[in-house]
Amino acid sequence: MTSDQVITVRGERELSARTAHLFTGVTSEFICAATDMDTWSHRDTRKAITARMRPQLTEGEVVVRKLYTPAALANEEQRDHLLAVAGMGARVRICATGLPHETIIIDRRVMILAGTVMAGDREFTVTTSPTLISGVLSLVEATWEAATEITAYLHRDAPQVDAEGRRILQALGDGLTDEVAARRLGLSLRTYRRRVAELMRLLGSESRFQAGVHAGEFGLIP
Amino acid sequence: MTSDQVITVRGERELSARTAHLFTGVTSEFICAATDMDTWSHRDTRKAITARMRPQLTEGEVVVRKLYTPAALANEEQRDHLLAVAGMGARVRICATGLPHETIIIDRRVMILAGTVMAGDREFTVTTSPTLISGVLSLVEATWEAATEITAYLHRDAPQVDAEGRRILQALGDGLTDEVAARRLGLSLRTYRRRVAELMRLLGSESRFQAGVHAGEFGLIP
DNA sequence: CAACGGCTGGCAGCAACCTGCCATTTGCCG
DNA sequence: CGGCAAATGGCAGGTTGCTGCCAGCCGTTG
Repeated sequence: MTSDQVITVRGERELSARTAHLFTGVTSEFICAATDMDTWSHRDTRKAITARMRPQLTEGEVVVRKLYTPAALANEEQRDHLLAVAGMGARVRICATGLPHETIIIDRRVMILAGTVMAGDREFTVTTSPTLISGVLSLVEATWEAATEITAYLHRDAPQVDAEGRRILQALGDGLTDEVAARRLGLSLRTYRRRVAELMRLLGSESRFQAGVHAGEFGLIP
Repeated sequence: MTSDQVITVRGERELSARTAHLFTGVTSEFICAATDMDTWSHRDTRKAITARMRPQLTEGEVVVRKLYTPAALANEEQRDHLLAVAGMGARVRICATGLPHETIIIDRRVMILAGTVMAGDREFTVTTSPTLISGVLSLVEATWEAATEITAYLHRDAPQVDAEGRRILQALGDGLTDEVAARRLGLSLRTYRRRVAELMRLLGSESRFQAGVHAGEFGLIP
């Protein structure tokens, strides 16, 4: 039995001071998973790091993987930054489910984990324990696999479907005929079919089967 | 800045010896994520732990969550064990993507992470660092959200679809009309529709829309 | 009020889909 | 070879889905 150290720091400032050298010293891999980019709220810091890593990134020396939740895309500035980073060769994915706390793994040798907020400051842990890192890494990998590429995520601009639209999709998903569905929803057959045609146009589908696939992909079928 | 300890042990035996008291002392929550149950390969140990936790589990005092990959279901004994545990009130989910290393979190106070194999023995880390635990916990939560309940996972006995069936589903997913699809696949219209009817019966669908949803759910649409 | 636009629902006609029936073909086995 | 079962494909008649057209209703606007 051996024991290893986990260093806990409080607040971004201290973290920044103690780990800056790690970020500039990346040699092969940089993995980052977080809900959004509030941690590195200082845009200038982000820019500086990005600029420093740029040459290695474009030449493929360093593999950069970033995993965020949709929250990171809500802020336009963050979204543009992510797209820019992706354009430079980093792999960026969006994880729709769950929201990992901030996790950073550098060269599979150092790991930084964000924890809870205490007395106004967030706590972070820094560790180099290989066992710990490989364990967390596999969890990150699992989440990574379930996430979707940012380009694909943005490409599928999920069509806006109102409550009635969702009821209609549900009726379709239940396998009801138009006549039954229309009656159940209190619509005339004509109007119901008009709605279905609109939904199909919205979903970009050319057949009902395809519409079913698309509706499922967009998570519109409960 | 503070520092916390991470204890590393080698091999299941040492782990077992040092952490047995933790398993018996669970008071509120027990989370376990792993690829399969090879770690606790000693069936007797498993049984003993299960038996000891049973009263608390059935009375809802302790929340037990278990997260595995489909590999755990391949072995019949393991599958039965999981179903039995689920029947006792534990929540068991299967994570199709990725394969987390073994992770155990007890009462959100102690965490055990499995690492790499070294000299024939697996390494495990044991820690009580709250920051570390909450960080890993959020990762587990994310994977948990993406996973499916074991009952649902087993219930959906994915229908067997051969290569031609998948080509037909693809044609349907591409929005082709029956006539075009049949010609493209070298089938008569009649036979093509026969195939579609078979597939719909196989998928348990009553309309083409519903069939599209189901096919998507089963991952039959590439 | 009148004119307008948007939404609705009925009708009709067409296109697509579904299926029972039967003749034919294919593959297999004795 | 003959016989059998399964699969195929054509046909016919049915249902369901799709949409253009038009008449009616309602709220807005001038």
